[in-house]
Amino acid sequence: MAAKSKEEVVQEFRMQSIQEATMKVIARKGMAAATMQEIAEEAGVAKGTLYLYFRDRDELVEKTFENAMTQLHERIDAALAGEGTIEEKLRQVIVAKFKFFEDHREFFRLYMSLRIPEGNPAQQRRQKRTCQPQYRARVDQLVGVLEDAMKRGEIRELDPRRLALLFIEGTNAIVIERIMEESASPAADDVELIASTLFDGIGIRKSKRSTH
Amino acid sequence: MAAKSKEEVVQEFRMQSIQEATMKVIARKGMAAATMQEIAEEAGVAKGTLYLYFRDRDELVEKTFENAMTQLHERIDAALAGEGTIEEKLRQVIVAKFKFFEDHREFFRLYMSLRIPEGNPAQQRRQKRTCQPQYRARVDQLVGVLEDAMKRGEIRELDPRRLALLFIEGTNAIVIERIMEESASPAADDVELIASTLFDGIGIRKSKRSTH
DNA sequence: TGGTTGACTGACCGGACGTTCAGTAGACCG
DNA sequence: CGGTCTACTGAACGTCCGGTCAGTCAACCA
Repeated sequence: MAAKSKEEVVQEFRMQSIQEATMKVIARKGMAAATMQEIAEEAGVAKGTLYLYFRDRDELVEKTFENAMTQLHERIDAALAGEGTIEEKLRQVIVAKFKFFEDHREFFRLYMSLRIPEGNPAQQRRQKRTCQPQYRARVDQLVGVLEDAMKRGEIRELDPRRLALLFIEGTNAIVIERIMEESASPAADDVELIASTLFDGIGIRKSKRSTH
Repeated sequence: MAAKSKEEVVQEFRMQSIQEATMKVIARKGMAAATMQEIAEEAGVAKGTLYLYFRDRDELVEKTFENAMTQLHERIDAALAGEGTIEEKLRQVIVAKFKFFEDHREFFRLYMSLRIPEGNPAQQRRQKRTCQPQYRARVDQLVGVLEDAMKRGEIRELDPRRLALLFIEGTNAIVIERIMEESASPAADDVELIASTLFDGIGIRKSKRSTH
């Protein structure tokens, strides 16, 4: 029952290799200039074949996005699920993001492109339905974690949504920079920079935060 | 000599109203779906007229972007030029950004779209030549200011480029949120949130930063 | 081995959009 | 007022690209 027929295995393999090709082409050309023709060539199949596996371009992009996103979310969930302090958790989230985008450099272009709705109204509706909720859900998850930490007195009381956005986008900015630089600078340094800035600030002060 | 002929005034007026239309349409439909037809309609002229003032679509978008960007940069320059502490300066930068995007909500869509190169290779080259340098220059400017502050002992020694990106993108994230929310929440609160997070951190600590 | 199936192909179609340019109409001049 | 000039118009053109579908061929079966 769990066993897959040969056809299913082949199908799944094709789907995945098409999605990989999609990511590569979008990474290379950008969302707008990634054509079905080029994706097909990258995947080593004919254009028509793409339509055997995906209804249309939108579905191909959407599924590719969701697939990759799920992997990122699993890592972030794992980072947040633990029992440590909020600082430890957030550090692990940063590490998870760094790792993920190191393994999936191509995905970043897609990730950024889909954040702002584009294309014709129909595409925008579809995008709103699938990509934005994913992002929103991510923000909400972090909002929950932050509210929790505030209740427990781990961090100051601040608008948790704003704080979540600050953290997410600040981290993304560093991720972009890391992707752009060819030489991978040590992730630990960047994690330290983000976390220490977030928790201690950049100001010079007389005494350290209590280590509780 | 400085006086403008009637024709020049009319020309400039047309150019500006076309650029305003461009921003509105991009704000409404997004970069990719903003067509020359719709921009022309928005501006109340025929499609062909657009080509009397701009060589092609790329130039129209590029000039529109540069024009708006210059205004933002003037405000930021003013904020950074003063004599205050680094914290005061950065607070003013945040205020300047908030104000600017409040007055130019439409511009934000364009601003975000152009950050990631899109379109065919030729378009990407053009975009790289014009938009990316503007962004880089902004980052570099902030890097300089931060290095200065570090030398003067105003803030901790950290990678100034990462810090600049953290600040810029973190602030942008809040700007987006503010634009999305219809009800303009008090800017002062958000300025305070960003600045206090950046300088003091969100951690609970025993004593306050020295107020020098 | 002849027949059947269906995954795959790629030439083709239709529509969208950027760009062009012959035509128009209104302002200006002599 | 007739003539000229030119800013402006919008139909037409060419290109590009997503999507289709008749045809191909390798695998499998009887």
